This record gives sequence, C-alpha cells and structure tokens, in this order.
Amino acid sequence: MKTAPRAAARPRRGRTGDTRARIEAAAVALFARKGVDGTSVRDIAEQVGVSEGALYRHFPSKEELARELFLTRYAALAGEICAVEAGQGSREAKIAAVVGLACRLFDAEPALFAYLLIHQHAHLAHVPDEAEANVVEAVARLLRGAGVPAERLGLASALALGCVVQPAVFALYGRIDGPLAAQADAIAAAVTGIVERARGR
Amino acid sequence: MKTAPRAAARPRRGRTGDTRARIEAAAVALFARKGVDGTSVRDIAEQVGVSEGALYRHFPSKEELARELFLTRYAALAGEICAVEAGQGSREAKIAAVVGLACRLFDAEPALFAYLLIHQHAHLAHVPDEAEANVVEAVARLLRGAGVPAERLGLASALALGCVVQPAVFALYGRIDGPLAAQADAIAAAVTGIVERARGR
DNA sequence: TGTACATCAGTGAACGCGCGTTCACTGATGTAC
DNA sequence: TGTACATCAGTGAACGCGCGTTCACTGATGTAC
Repeated sequence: MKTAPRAAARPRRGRTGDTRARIEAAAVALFARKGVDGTSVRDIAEQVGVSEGALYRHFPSKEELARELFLTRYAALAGEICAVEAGQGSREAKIAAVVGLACRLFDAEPALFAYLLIHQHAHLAHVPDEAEANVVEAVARLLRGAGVPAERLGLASALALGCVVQPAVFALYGRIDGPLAAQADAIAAAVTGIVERARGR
Repeated sequence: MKTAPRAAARPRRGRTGDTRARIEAAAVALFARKGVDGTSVRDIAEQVGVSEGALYRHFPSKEELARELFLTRYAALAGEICAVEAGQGSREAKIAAVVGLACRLFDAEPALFAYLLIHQHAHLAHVPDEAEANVVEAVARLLRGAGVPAERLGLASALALGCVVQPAVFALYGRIDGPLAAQADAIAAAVTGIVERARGR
C-alpha cells in the first residue's frame, strides 16, 4: 500500500490537463454568440471556472486566442472539403458530400459553425490563400473540378456557400427547425443547380 | 437691400442642420466595418468632426443609435421588397426586380448593405415580424406569392437570401469584382432556379 | 425695430467602470543524482 | 529511497487605459410683445 496510489486516488478538481480545451470550447461558444469584441476575458474565465490569469498560461492574448481558434478550425474544415474533392465520385456526389459535411458540423457544433462561417469576415485578413487552409478556396477548387469555368468561379462559389451558410443562420435563429442535416438533400440540390447553370450557359 | 440677406451670406461651418445625417452616415460606415462593439463614440465623433457630447444631442446612446439606424433602414428595404411583390409582373420578373434592388443598394451603399444584411443577426431580436419592416419576412412573402408551399418557405427563403448576401460579402472582400449589378442576372437566375425547385417537387 | 427670453446644437473637461493584461506567489509534479 | 531543484498551471490583486456618458457652459437663432 506504499506506492502507486499516487496517481490513482486524485479527483482534485482541475490539474487534469484539459483546461486549455475547456477555454477553447467556452471561447468559441461566447465568440459565436457575442462576437470577439463583445466577449471579455472575464466572461471566458468565469465560464471555464478558472481565474483570468490562467488564460494567459495558454494563450498570449484574447485576440490571439480568437485568431488561433479560428485559423485551426477553419483549416480543418477546408481540409475536409479538399479531401472530398480529391476522392472518388461524381460531381453531384461530391457536392452532396460537402453539403452533408457542413450540415453535420452545424448540427454537432452550431457555435463553432457560426464562428467559422457566419463571422468569417472578421478574420478573413489573416487566412492564408491555400485551399487546404481556406474554406472559400476549397469550395472554389471543388467547383473548378466540377467543370465551372474560371471566369464564373467567384460568383458560383459565393452562391454555393450562401446556400449553406444562410440556412444555418436561419436554423440558428429558429426560422428553420430540426437538424440542418434533414435539409441537406434540398440544399445539395440547390447547389447542384447552381453548378450546372455555371457549367453550361 | 435691407431684408433677406440674413440666410444667404452664412457659410459658417456647421449649424447647417445636417449633423445628424452625418453622424448616421459615419456610424453606418464604422459599424459595418468594425462592428458596433468595435466602434467607439470617439471614432464616430472624430469622423464627423464634432465633440462626443454632440452625439448625445441627437441620440440617447450608442446602442440606441445602432438600433435605430438598423431598424429604419431595414424597414425601408423590406418596404421596397413588399412594393415589388404587390406590383405587377411574373414570378421571374419580380425576383429579378428584387435581386436588382439589392444589387443596386450594395453598389450605392456597400456599408449600409453590410450593416443591414451581413450583420443582421446582431439586431434580429429587435426586428418586428411584419413583412413591411422585416426583410426576411418580405422575402418569404415574395416566395409565397411565387407559389412556394408553406412547408418549404423557410428553407427557400434562406437559399434565396444566401444567393444575394454571400455574393455581396465576396464583392466586399474583392473575390468578385466590378459592380454587383453586373451579376444581377446570374444571381436572379440562381434564385429563380431555387424557387422553381421549391414550387415543384 | 428693439428688447427679453427660450431653445437648440454645440464644446470640452470630467466621471466611474470594466476591460485586457501583468505579476508575485503557490503548490503539485517531474527529473537528476 | 530521499533530497534538491526546475517547471508548470494555477491564483487573485493590482495596473493603466479607453470606454460610454454626463454636465456646466456658450453663442446663435427663433419668438413675443
């Protein structure tokens, strides 16, 4: 009974190494709901249940936290879109896959989705141009691969993105109910229509 | 030569009664660019060229200025959409007219457009439900009149709105160039496609 | 026309408050010998 | 195993700053008699 119990019997609140993750989760939720400027460091710390100073053990500043949070998650989503684009399947299938991806992200983490896509313009200046780190570029690549001519890529990407983002906004504010994934087929059909029109004509 | 010259010879900088309008213009521009929270009363006053105190001769608070500015302009846009809906013309013609309306508003006053439609969720809680004061309701009414069944109105409105708002965002960030009105036909075609799909099926 | 008063739109200095950030300190854990 | 030291993640009090707002005051204009 002398050794070993050390690590075992220790609930001890905190010190479990997940503080950083909890800060990120709380920050995303607050940033999405109230904006970065509308969220104070006190708000975040309070929600996590730590002192304000603790935040600075993990991030150099509030602004840096906001930026880092945005860029990593935004790049992850862009990466997923690129992976679909690089895979097998018809135009339609790939579009449906990406729309499904986005809808599931929204349903699983609405705050994160809102932070990434609804408030994306706040961070746009810091986003790199590579498709693997930039959702807008990833969508453009997808449409390019689907046969949309270069001179119509900008508008077509905007229309396609709008068909996903705006329904999410509506869902967030209760103008559409149930999970967004339930509307994925209809959204995908709208995007496919836009792509076909951009290919032809 | 005794009377009348009173009002004539008086350049006298300020006191021309347009201060309120200039505050509104500066506020819209700043709110659109940096958000309400990111804009200070000092910012606005400086841009207008008056003291901060002067602002409070025209508006009770910054928040009230932001809200009033939003609600009146938002209602004006909703009213224009309702007027088109109530007028003559085919489904397609009305859709094209509303899309054209929005594009011209964007081209003429991008900051106002951004404040109204890109950041609309910040004020959504204060917007009345009547179509004459609420752009989202006005769009829904337009689509309802175009034959979209009630159970698909929410999603169809979202898709239609997204097809206008997102291209505007892209234009704002240089991903689409030239006036948005130049893309109005293509945008209207996308919206018409969405409406036809929502009517049928 | 002159005079007295009310109102209106401005100034600029001052206010208290909440913000982001810093810092000395603490106690638990990890590492070297 | 014990001891000495380094590191790490936390606390909580304090900081200066910029914020929204207030207020006493000013001078020009409008109005009544």
